[in-house]
Amino acid sequence: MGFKLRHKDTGSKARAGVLTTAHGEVRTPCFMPVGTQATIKALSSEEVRASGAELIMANAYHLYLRPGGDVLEKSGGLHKFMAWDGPIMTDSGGYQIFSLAALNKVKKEGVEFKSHIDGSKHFMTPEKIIEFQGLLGSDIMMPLDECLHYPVARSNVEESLKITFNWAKRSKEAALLLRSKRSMLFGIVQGSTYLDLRKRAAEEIVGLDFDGYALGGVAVGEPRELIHEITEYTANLLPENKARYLMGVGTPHDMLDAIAEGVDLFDCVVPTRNGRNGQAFTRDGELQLRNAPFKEDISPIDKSCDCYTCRNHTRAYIRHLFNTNEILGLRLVSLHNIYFYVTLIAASREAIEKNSFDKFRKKFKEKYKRRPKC
RNA sequence: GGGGAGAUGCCGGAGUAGUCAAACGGACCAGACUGUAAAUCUGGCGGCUUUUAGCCUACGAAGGUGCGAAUCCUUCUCUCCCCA
Repeated sequence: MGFKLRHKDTGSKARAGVLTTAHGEVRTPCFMPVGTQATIKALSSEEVRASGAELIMANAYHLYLRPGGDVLEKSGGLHKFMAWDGPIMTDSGGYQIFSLAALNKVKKEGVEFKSHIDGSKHFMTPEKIIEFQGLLGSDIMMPLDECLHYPVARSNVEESLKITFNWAKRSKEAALLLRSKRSMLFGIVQGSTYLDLRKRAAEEIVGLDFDGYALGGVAVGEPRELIHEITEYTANLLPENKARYLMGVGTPHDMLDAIAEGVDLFDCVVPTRNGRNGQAFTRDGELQLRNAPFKEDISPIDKSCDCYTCRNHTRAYIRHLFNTNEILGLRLVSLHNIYFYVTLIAASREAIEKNSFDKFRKKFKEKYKRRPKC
């Protein structure tokens, strides 16, 4: 169990490695589809597997509220529950402190959540979250952290870092108490946009010796350039022999840049959420398939793509499905987007192994347009 | 043949004298989405322009009454319902 660095690109800081988990190996860099509610929305586990995804993500906070521990325990854990036998990373609920800010209150001991489902109150402590992730059978657990919004005053970040560090320490202790030693636990580096605070946080978190390290609190509304300034700076403060995970990022551009900055793992809702909203990703750029120009376009989303959607269906058909509000449309685009993301990152890994990642990235970015003409 | 109801923007449908280029839906057009409260949300939707404003054309047709009409009156055309 753990991370092994296999190769470093000679032209950039990009790395290729292998993360060994209780449910198999994950080659890095790696993109993990987000399955918050024990499902990569609109796709079956079989479809996700067929896309080439090696690692997926789920969310402890959401699954704690519903269906709850009893159901998951009775089901034999999260893997069996959702019929996914590969590795699963579980997020803690730290992001929900940000996204459901109106419904929670952070305290030193933990976070008081008012359920967005039924209004019931739940006090989540770092210990409870780790315990729950243990019950899920998570391969990679994330500790409870405070994901701050942007912008935040420096003094608030300093206060928040104390809490996140305290929670990290307690999470680590709680993880040691779990009977199963099959899970890894990553540490999360916060610090908002203040580089010196990022540095302090990185040192503190690394001092606790986690199985891997995550950069959190990015892509929460700050400009793109800031994401990369923080990522590059912080990634360099992390030990080379541990996996680096950039939480919640991102767009194809963002991921390739982050790989060049030395990041190994990504997760993002964009391919699935945007896919459900009709946006498809291709090597030439982004397409909004609901748009009128695709009405009679009988070419596939991406003619160089080998996914099920592109092998079988046209843009005109998918647009028709969206227009008629047929459920298959958003499934087909989700499927394609996940395939595209996974394939893009796999191609990045190959380029790293050939020491040509920088060239690969430049070439991709040159061709990729945010909204190409059709 | 007799009686009744009605004709509003692409469609459905409010509005019965001024605050109406006209509610609200739908369709259509576009935008947003980065550790998922999201198959969601936002904007546009008569035309033109110097577009946080102005002008023109508009509520079946024609004519009329009003300072002013989608709204009132007259005639016409068409649609639907009931009775024979």
